[in-house]
Amino acid sequence: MPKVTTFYLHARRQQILDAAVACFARRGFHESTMLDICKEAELSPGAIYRYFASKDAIIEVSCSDAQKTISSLFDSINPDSTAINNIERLIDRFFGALTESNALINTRFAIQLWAEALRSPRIATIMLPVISSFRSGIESIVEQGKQQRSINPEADATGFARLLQAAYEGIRLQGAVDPDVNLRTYVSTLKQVCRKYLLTV
Amino acid sequence: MPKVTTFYLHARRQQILDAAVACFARRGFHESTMLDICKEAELSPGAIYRYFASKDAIIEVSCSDAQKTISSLFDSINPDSTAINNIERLIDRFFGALTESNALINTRFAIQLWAEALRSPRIATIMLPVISSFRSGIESIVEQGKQQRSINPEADATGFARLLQAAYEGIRLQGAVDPDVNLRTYVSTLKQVCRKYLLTV
DNA sequence: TTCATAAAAACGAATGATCGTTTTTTATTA
DNA sequence: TAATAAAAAACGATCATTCGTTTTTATGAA
Repeated sequence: MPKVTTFYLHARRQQILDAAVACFARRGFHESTMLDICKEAELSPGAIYRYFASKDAIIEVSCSDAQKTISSLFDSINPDSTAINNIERLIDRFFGALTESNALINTRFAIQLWAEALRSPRIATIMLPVISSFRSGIESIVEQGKQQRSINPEADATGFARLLQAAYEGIRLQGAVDPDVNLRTYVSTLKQVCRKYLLTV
Repeated sequence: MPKVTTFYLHARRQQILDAAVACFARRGFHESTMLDICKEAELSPGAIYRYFASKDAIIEVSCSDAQKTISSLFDSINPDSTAINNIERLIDRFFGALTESNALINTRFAIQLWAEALRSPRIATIMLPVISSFRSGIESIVEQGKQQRSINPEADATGFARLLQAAYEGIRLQGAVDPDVNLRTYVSTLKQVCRKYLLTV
């Protein structure tokens, strides 16, 4: 197929990435072979190497894409709303993402990424800024709330941000390890915990 | 060395396991080679295969050992104490384990295990019971506290248990990803969050 | 106490399989 | 028909594991 549209090329590239993510989520990066990805993508090795220089390149790009998805969770916050509203909106987004159709693949993939970040500086470099900004995003919501007197002045913004992030990551882990559990059940408890900590009595 | 003491044999076996955990924590299971483990343990391949049938066997045993360590966190709880005291004791143990000398190796190893559990049913089988009992351990502390009227009757024991576990796992993750952060800073915030949720005003 | 011996522990080169990648060939369509 | 996308066989490197050999030492006879 010569002289194909750029749309065609883009679609094929995405097809490879989707297949790779499915394989990586299922078996991890280094237990998924290029042949696994080929079968999943219904393409040959030669074809895949026209779109990506190496397996590592596929891993890197799929990692970048996943980080973009996480960053987009913060699109929902509204600077004109109250802090507690924004926190709850964020929690709704968290759990919304966990109940999408491809949530299980995404969370399993995310866990493989955590492990990979520990041994690959390149992957760590992609992930660390997103992890940082996730935390500072929560932190600034709380700080803003304190300035607007809607949040308990004694609340520890940094500690709360770290704990909420930890909870989010831990909940993702639990959802991946035990896919049968209905994580939505815990939305209201998490919101309650946040309200009790952030709001004055 | 013929007819060596069982103590000698046990020490050698442990030496291999320690070396393996160090390698796995550093590079993951499938990027660590048997030769890596050999170098770390200062033994030859032939020697290691006298103690373990395969690389997978080493992974399984090291996983089991790590689960025992996690289970032991609950040794500190005292059924005669108040629920909130037991929760705080547990939190102290969590963070105590995170500041031990080999904490970084252990948390990095734990994250590799999470990833491995997603693709290996054998590893999942070892880990799932511990994950479950961790959660039910917290749950029964809260339930007991509710019966003794020291915990808010409206508190959701299951949801709280799941969130506290998520927080613990998320904090471990953050400690592994960013070893420079002093996790102890967040002990008091986590305790505060738990108190505010569990205690009546 | 000394030393020869046998049993076992460790070594390390060799093996066979697997996997990422390359290269050659075939197919497709502007 | 020329350009290029895809296929598929082949290559070279790596890795888990094996196996023949060497080293070590507990033991018991002298």
